[in-house]
Amino acid sequence: MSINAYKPKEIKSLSRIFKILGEPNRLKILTSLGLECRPVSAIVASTGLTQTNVSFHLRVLREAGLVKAEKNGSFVFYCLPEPELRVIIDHFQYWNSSSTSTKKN
Amino acid sequence: MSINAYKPKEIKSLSRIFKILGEPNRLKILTSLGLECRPVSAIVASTGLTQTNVSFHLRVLREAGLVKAEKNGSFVFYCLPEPELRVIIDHFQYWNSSSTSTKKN
DNA sequence: GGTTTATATGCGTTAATACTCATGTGCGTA
DNA sequence: TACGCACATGAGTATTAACGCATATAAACC
Repeated sequence: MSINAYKPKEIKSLSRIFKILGEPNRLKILTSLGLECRPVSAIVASTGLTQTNVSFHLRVLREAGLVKAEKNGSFVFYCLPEPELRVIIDHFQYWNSSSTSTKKN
Repeated sequence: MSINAYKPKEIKSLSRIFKILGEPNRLKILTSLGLECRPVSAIVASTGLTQTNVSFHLRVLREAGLVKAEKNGSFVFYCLPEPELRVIIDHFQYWNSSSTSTKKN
């Protein structure tokens, strides 16, 4: 395994994504989504957050390209652009759940 | 691919890790480490951050179990506890670098 | 055209946190 | 014991960002 240093741009870009995922409600919203797009009201219902708050976070996710928005009449449907992100997050979660039990000092 | 919802505890625990990695200097410090432990002064030198700042971030990383500290005389050596975390971060970065070119609005 | 529904946004407040400066602690060495 | 080096930490400050409220926009329906 090679440990090669990250370039400043990579650090900046990658940390921006981690910061976005680091907000619990945002992660909740994102992980509640699949590839099938759902209207905001459904996200509000399933997360229990206020509409304002969901809209606020969806904007952040959208502007980062982490979710995709599709207008349909007066509805706006949100979903993951591609499954990859969710797969990686799942990997992270798997690592997290197994490493916490092996935690050292 | 199955999209199963995350439990509140998983969201909390996972977002905490993402938040930690979401700080650019912290990510910089973490990705500058390998499995071979290095003293704080070396981290300070390679990152260009102040000693106080590095210590501040190392504490956060250490308390989260993301880095391991080994005392040796008046030195404290820091390194990754296991290579897994770095591998996952690398996956993330790979996804990030390839998805930005394919970015949809 | 007016009303309801779905979502977005501007503003003000509050809480979290990254940072610096100064100082503390602990180990090694003269 | 006294001094120097490596690192940690407490206090204070400033920036950021999440949240709620009120309101705006925009589409659907009467």
